[in-house]
Amino acid sequence: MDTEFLAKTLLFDGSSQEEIQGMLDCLEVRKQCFSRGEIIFRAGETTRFMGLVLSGSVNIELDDFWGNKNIFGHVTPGQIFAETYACRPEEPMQVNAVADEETQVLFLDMQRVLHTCPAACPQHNRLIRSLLTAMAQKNLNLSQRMMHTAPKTIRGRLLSYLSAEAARQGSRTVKIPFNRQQLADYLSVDRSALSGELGKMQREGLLEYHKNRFSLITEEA
Amino acid sequence: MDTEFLAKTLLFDGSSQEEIQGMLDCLEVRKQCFSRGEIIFRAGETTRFMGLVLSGSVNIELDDFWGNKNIFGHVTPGQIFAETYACRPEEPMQVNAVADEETQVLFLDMQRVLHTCPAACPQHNRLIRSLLTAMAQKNLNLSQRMMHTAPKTIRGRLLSYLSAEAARQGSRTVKIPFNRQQLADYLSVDRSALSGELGKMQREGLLEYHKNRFSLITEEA
DNA sequence: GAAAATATGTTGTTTTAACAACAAAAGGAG
DNA sequence: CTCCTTTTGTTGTTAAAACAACATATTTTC
Repeated sequence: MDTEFLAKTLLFDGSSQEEIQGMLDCLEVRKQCFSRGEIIFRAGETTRFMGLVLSGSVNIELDDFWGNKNIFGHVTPGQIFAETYACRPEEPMQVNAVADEETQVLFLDMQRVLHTCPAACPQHNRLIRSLLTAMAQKNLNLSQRMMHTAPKTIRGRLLSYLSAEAARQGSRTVKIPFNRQQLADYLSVDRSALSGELGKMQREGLLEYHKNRFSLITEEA
Repeated sequence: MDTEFLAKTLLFDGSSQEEIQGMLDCLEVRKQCFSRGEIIFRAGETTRFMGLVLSGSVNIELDDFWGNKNIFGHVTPGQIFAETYACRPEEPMQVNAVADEETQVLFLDMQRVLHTCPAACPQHNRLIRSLLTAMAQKNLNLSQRMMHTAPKTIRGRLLSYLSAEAARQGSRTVKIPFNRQQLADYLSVDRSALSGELGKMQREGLLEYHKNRFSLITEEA
């Protein structure tokens, strides 16, 4: 069941398909489908389970008292989510996990991940180490977003985000995984103000864009 | 060497002092002192080491292009820092770790933490699990700060932060670990504007404060 | 305890983003 | 293709924060 796909994920990297199948049995995983907009985990709940996206994608969202929606992350196939809360099953979740499209999720019980056959199977230790790496990466992503929301102006945030993306994708031209509203949420700004600032920056020759494709313009002498 | 203190930290929780001493030898830790303002890790560098604060405290700071300083975290004795980067030693650090006062730090080589005697010593697995829990907690802290910087107004951010602190400390009256500038940095706002808003809120009877001690006022019928 | 350094509060001005309401464009379904 | 839905862009108004410059208070140092 999905072992071929799982073997390519960071979490199970380095394990053979047989080993993975063995672990899946031992971990008693369960698979579930969600349609666009369906809530996978709801703020306020607690959970022992972490999710692994098999297909589709998941948004991590925060809704505040006043109904403003804030996107904290976008989880794509092979990536995990809610592992933080699964590690601290007494902490109520502060965010919602919502299917962004038709999505298949594999749920893993963190108690089993951490405590079953600790010495017996060597893959188990590898799994835990992968989890650690994944959490480190997630940490970096959170920090990154914080960096991008640190500037006080919309322009500053856009430049911070887009130049980081350009560096990461190794090109002046980047395709971003957000539409305008989502980008506004990610940067914690108003959508229409974001649109306005983008237009202004284009007129000033700082960048060009079409849909979700952006080109940063570097001034030549 | 410090085993009594370490036995009380989250990282070494559940291990006896003898076991800890054994691990310290096996991990080849090193101890170092820093004075207030000294940079422990500098943005742009990479590291295999994580830090554990033995005494004093450490601020995690981001300086942007324009010299604005942004405090991402405050690390107190028993807590660890830079473990994220130590887990991903190829990633250049995006932040500085700076001693906030006279500070003693224990450095642990993450390579050794993760890869030495994986099956041999049982404490090792416990250590890794503690690390995982610690990283989960850190993740929550990052998310928390994001929550507090999500509101668009200074007042909203203050209320978000202070009421969360009140809930955490279980009291209407909270003592916060920041001075005004640090609080402003944590909430990503201008210090003088923060001062102004605090004064206004006090005049409106929402809260009272003196120095870094704040009392939230709940309206009675 | 005086002097210097640091931290906090105050005020007025300028810049900027939020907000609201609408127009235009793009995308999908029948 | 046409209607309907969703997304994106535009404009003007209002509210708020940044910024700068300074006054006051508190802490540290000698």
